[in-house]
Amino acid sequence: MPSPEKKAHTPPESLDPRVEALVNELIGRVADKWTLLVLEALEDHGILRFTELARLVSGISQKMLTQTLRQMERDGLVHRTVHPVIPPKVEYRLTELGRSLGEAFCGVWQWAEANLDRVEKARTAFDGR
Amino acid sequence: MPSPEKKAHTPPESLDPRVEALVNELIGRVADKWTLLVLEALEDHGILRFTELARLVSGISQKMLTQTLRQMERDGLVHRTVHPVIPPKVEYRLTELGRSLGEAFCGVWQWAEANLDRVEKARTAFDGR
DNA sequence: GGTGCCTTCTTTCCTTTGGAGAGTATAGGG
DNA sequence: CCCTATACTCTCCAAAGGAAAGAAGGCACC
Repeated sequence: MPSPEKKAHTPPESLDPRVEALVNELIGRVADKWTLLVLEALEDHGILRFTELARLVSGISQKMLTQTLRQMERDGLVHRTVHPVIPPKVEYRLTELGRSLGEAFCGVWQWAEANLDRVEKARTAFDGR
Repeated sequence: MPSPEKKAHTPPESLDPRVEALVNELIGRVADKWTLLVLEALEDHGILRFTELARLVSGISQKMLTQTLRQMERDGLVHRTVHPVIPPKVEYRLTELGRSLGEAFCGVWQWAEANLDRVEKARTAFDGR
């Protein structure tokens, strides 16, 4: 890891290798399968409890859901509200930052919907060789 | 992969669950750390050879680079050109589909650049509790 | 002829990550 | 007194991923 020095402002192209490395690290963390699916679920439903999330994000294990939510909370993407009652009740919702990330990913979901058949055809053609 | 769930229910406000499942699967495959970084490298540099990609995508192992490129080629995102010379020369470039995916991810990169400091501040605040 | 080189994978071995399922704490209901 | 419901937490095992050596095969050098 390079030491985080402060340096001059860089144009939007961002040729600064340190910024690029940080962006790559952030991309690597945010472009996680489970993070995306949790983000999608919270975007669609607003406020969700732990078990509701576990049901919506089909295939996720409890361990990964906990871990993903902790990470997203640490990154400031989700807000966690604990109601001190028995049985425990915890609610998750996106922060403003999380919602903005969801909007940024909007184009990717649209791409996936629009190009599903093209990807499937490419796979069939590739496998048939 | 777990067995695909069948639901006869068709909510009017959302898509066909089969389409949604396929989109989720595609998202899960495309939203891979290495896929994104390879996509970024090819977007920025156009045509790249194997070793050039390995150098640009810092941290990737040869196995993962090969695997990621095969997968992207299978999905129709990358075109692979083999020049039958010695020593071997293989060039990789994005297909039109790959470029369109890169454009779809453009918003995510902009988000990452724009919100780097916000994420870092959120992490510091979270860790300092 | 033999040796080593060059490049793009491929294979082997080992560490890390992720999944399945049981365990934990707590209070109210039966 | 035990069962249930909830949000984790822990343990064990399988799968994914990283490091490094090997394969292939014409070519230059000795």
